[in-house]
Amino acid sequence: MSPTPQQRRAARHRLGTGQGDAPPARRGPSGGRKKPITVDAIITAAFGIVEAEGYEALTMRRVATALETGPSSLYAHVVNKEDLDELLIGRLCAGIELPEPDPERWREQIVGVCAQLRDQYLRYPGISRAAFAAASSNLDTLRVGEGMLAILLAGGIEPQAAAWAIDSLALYVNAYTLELSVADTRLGRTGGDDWVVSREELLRRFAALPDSFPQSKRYAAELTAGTLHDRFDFTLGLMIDGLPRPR
Amino acid sequence: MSPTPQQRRAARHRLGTGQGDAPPARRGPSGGRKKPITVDAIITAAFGIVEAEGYEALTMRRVATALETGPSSLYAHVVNKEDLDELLIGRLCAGIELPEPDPERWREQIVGVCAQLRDQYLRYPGISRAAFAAASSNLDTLRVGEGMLAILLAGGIEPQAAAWAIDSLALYVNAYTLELSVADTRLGRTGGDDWVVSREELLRRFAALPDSFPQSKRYAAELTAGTLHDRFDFTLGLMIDGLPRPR
DNA sequence: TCCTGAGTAGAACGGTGTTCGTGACTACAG
DNA sequence: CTGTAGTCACGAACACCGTTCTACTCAGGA
Repeated sequence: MSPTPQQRRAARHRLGTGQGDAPPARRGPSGGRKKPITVDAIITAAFGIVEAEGYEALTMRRVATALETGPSSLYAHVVNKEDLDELLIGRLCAGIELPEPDPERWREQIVGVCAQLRDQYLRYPGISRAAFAAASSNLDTLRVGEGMLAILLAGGIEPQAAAWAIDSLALYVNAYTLELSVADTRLGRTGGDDWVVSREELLRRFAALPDSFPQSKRYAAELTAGTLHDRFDFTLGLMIDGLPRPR
Repeated sequence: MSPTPQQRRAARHRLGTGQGDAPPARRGPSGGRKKPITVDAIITAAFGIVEAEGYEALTMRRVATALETGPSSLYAHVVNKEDLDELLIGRLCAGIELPEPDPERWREQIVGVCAQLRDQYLRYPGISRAAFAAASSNLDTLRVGEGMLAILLAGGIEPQAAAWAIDSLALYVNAYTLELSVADTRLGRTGGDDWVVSREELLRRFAALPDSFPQSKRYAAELTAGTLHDRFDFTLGLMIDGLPRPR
């Protein structure tokens, strides 16, 4: 009996086996008919949809039609939409490259991992919403946690501080990318350089603020400043440079 | 002609008038019939639902039945569900108390505001999801931004750093409360002290991890440590203590 | 040859946000 | 007092969502 999706998901959460579960014989590609549906095909199709149209457009029905089938067919391979979300961020985390910890370069290494996460999240806009729900349960997400922990420990950070820091860092990356994504989808999906005009518009709005907002009006330039990921780098620097190192 | 909800929302986003828009005569309470539906009544009912059953349960239909009417009746006062979300976090932010900036106590003041935000978000579990979408557009949210900015400036923080910092702080508070909320709803809503048993369960899971997770297994205690809001305080401290002060 | 059982779908259920058209009601002009 | 205009409330309906029930196909074992 090949495992039901429920069993597969339970196994994924058991956190015991490190990847067992040999692909169960896959009955027959059966020569003709159509392509058989696999979990991998579902995930790939889902990623395609999210990359093209954003996470909002990711519905069971859209995935099904992308696979030229009905919605119910997916439920033989996936427990839930929540389960699909988990699989998505699992595969996303699986693609993160974790460097060998180098005590001399721990700072740039940890920033590099965070930037990888950020770029992956932004590549699939809105998917951070799924990441919030699936965080810290999947094995693949734990792998990047392990990698980040190893980097900080190699850098001589106190274990307790390191443990809490990787949590905060991951949380911030999620939140940052989520905010960016919803801001993007908010004002139409005109990609490209329209964030510049958006900045001028922002400045105009700040200038039009009532007088009960003196600081915001005065420092409107600072509030709207920052190209691309300046804010991101700033906050990461704040969190990293403050970490206590007993040595 | 009394303003349509669309106009009202547009005015809310215009950021010009500082609260104008005198309550437009409110035709007649009309003595009898039933209670007339107002935007305020809608918001209050919505808060009640979220507080009792979480943000997931907040549907137009639920609000409507709470007001003893049909769903379509709400759309005379509210543009959207998105609009309702915005109104909710608007009122929530309006309830935040902003202290008079004191250069001697800027640190505890900024932490206090963040803690207020955190507690409000946690009081209405899941509402941070709405906050992510509505951030930085509403006038009430800008008010707390202004207050935080004033505190940091009074503390002698560089304007650019202060501007970016309030953004990061607000973002982190949102993310932290959102994660806590989804974690709560994840394992049934048994309130109270079941997070203790959850911690032992977590330790057991970490112990059962494969050997490719040496650091996570070794520092499982640190990873699962922290009572209540220790993690929150830790991260806030990281972000605040690292702020550059030219003086 | 039949039988079994996993994988595939079609149809349907209950739920969501939102819109349309109708009706009741109030306030005001004649 | 009557007619009219305009606002508001509401039932019904639409399109879509996640999910389940059920029948059906069809390769492999007996």
